[in-house]
Amino acid sequence: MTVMVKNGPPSARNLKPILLKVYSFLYKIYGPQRWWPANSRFEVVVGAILTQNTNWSNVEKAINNLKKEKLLSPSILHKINPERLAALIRPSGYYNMKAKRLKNFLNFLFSNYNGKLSSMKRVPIEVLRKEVLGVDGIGPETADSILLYALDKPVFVIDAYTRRITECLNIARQGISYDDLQAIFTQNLPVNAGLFNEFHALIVMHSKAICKARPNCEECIFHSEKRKNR
DNA sequence: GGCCAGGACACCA
DNA sequence: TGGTGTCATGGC
Repeated sequence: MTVMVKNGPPSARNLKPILLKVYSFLYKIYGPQRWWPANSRFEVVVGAILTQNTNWSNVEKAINNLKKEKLLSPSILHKINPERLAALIRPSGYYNMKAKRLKNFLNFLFSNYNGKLSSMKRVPIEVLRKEVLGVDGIGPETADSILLYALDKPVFVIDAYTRRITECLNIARQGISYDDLQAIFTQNLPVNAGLFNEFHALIVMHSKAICKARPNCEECIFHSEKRKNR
């Protein structure tokens, strides 16, 4: 793989060939990911909120608790008392706060969409994103995860993994804002939910599997490129 | 026992 | 606008 990344402000650089090359390379290595790891749109939403600043394995434990109790549905969680919800999602950490955030989203869902996620799909992306961001406890990453993975909207998710790999490859500077980094992807790639879905999933896959964002990690498949670009 | 993991928000200067 | 503290569990 040959990736020529030059220094300079991201906005002034044509990053389309680099991003496409990184994508096709990751796809070749790891294959289709078919994300998100969930069995329903609502499970995606719950996972997106519970995974805030937390290891995914802890989120799985919390979701399994909800499944075991047969509570993983909007109508049931909408009615459940917050203390019980907090106790069930305890393994995901920050459980009191996350119980409130789940409740906040459910209140929004029932107030505006009759509790149906499928109804949200009809709303234009800009309107929907603004609405979801208006829910207390739903920030840009959580909102975009919900839009992309639960509602099939073409928004690129920026998370810790995305930041690491773009900084690692000198595609974006350290500390770049969420919106600016997101713009790098959306302005340099075809606007396509399937592509955004796979690309972000592949970034996470790669980061978990090998890279771990260590600039000197000899195991990283981008190791030679990183040296070249310094 | 310390560090880290797929954030978001309030508060302050 | 940017920095800092808070929220918390579980694996290594």
